[in-house]
Amino acid sequence: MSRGINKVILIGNLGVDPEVRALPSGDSVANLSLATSETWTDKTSGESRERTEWHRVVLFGRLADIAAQYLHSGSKVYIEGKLRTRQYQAQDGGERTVTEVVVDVTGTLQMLDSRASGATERSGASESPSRSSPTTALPASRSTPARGRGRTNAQTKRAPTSDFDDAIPF
Amino acid sequence: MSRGINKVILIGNLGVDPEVRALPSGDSVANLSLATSETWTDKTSGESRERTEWHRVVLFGRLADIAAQYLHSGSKVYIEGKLRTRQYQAQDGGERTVTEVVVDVTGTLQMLDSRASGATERSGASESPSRSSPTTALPASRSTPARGRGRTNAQTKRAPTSDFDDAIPF
Amino acid sequence: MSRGINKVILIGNLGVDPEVRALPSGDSVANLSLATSETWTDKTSGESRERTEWHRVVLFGRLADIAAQYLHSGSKVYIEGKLRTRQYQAQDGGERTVTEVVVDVTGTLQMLDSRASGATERSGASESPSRSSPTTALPASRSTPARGRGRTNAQTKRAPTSDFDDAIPF
Amino acid sequence: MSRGINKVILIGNLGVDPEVRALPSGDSVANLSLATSETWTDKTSGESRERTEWHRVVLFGRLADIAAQYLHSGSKVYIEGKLRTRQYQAQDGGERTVTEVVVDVTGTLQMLDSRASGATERSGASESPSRSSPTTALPASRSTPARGRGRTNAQTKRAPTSDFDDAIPF
DNA sequence: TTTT
DNA sequence: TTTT
Repeated sequence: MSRGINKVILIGNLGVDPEVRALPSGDSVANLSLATSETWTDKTSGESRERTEWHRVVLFGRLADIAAQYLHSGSKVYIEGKLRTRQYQAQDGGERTVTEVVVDVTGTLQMLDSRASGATERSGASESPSRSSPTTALPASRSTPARGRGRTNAQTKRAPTSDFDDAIPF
Repeated sequence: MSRGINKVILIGNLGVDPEVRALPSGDSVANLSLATSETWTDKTSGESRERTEWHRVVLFGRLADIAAQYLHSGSKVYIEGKLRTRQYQAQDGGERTVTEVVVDVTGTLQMLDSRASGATERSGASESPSRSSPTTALPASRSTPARGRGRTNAQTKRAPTSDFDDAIPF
Repeated sequence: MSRGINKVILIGNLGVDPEVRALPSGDSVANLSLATSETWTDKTSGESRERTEWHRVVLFGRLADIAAQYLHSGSKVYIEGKLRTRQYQAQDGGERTVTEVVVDVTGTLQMLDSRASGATERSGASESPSRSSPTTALPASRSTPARGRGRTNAQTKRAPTSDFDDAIPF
Repeated sequence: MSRGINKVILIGNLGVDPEVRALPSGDSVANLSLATSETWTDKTSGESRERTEWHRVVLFGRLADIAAQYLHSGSKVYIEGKLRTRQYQAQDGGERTVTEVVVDVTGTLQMLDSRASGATERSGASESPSRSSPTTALPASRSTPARGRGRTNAQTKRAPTSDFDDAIPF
């Protein structure tokens, strides 16, 4: 139950590969850096302008696993989640605030790229009764990205995440 | 035109009266602090839990004027806007980052309280051809809040906004 | 899983009390008739115009029970669901088509009226582990509407639904 | 201004080429048939099931022109519009009802396919000050579809629309 | 009628 | 840092 509605809908492209790590519980968490951009014509100068907005997106559980496997820098995705602002300790000892788009069991992730295009996943989807029973949509292997684009560091995607808990959130 | 979708939908209550100020151009800007909350039952302890999320909402132009006039602490509103993260100078000289929900000409504000309930405004609505021609939905006077609740500081709502540009964004 | 996004978001008022019936399985189904309206100024005549749109909303399971208990003609609600168009047999023997907004386990219902205001329910909410274990948010009794407004026919709300399967869908 | 919220968000693929016609005013109207689908596993049989939903989408003005030029059967699009149910005269003389997703000045169309991917258009976008001043995003020629896929009837896409007003709406 |  |  909730009081109020807190909903974010994004369509954009990843600026980097997903950063994925495992929680102590064994569940996965994935962080995405997602770009949306606007272009407009400046009223006075008549020049074309563009502004790119970068969104921090956090995926949990099954969606984090899907992100780890199928998403990479450049991937276009549809995201439905909610806003969460939290405090964290900065390296200078001070407290900082960051706002993220959290995609949990109530959210949605859909890949919009060519081939993979169109597969929406909901964390709480009934067709995935247990985490120990991966569906065809979520094969166990993480080592084969959906669209390689010549990337050779697929395996290292999860390696450097040990420093993901550091003070700087991204 | 834009590349991607950047959309936020909120329903929540204001935690304080809107903070409204005038831009050099004469246009108004209003800042809202909007709460949404979730309650859930902790899986392990079985206890009821609640988390309140506070959202910074920024309204421009006509919507800022409407906020100034009709909204106050406790007001329930529907908001449709977009995420914008920007940097600002903190008082300690360092740079800070804040994420806001911006409601501009493409967004929506709707008051959901009893009497005022249901009036949606879009900044770019065609029935408001010019700022100098207020509609009946936007009477010129700012001094009478829609639901007084005994508030006597209606006029002061715009007064203390001179320091709104300060380093601390809220 | 799904291919594509099919999402409807409505805020409006019920035009009549919910029509609720039980499925053979024992689950409830509730039908709402929900109004949204637009007003605009005619460009040529300058006259003020209004158009009211009536939406057929179908709720299942726990949300249907909540509708039965708490909603009535005039209630303001937030609805998140999906479009479904289906065929049915008209009384003249011909086939007709109707489009509804279906609010199932992936959807949301939130009451926006004064007192009850703000309670959002998701059908698949984890705090409601089983249908046989009603939560405090969903007391078993259906006889006490949240806001009586002097209504005395609370019990009859489910009575006349026997003809709900008829050819005319509303 | 409006009372209530009436919003539809769709991501899906066109089942046929857009049907485009000109209004007496000279403005364009485009009709899309858009598919979204869900797949799930039947709880009892364990079988995989799929249901495809077909949406009638109506675009006006500039968005209709864009649809005429750039969209075709198979195109994937993001749509933001509103529900409108209207009556029309059937060929048997009876009255029928149809529900459509109307994308007008307040709505959004974004093409999600490979190359064209990501270009969102809002009907009322300020960068298009007049219909007589087509932007680069909307070149005057209608004869060259963005992605030909060997289609040879590009020119005929607008030809057969003379019967678009017929009793059967699609 | 689309898509996977 | 993405995309066009």
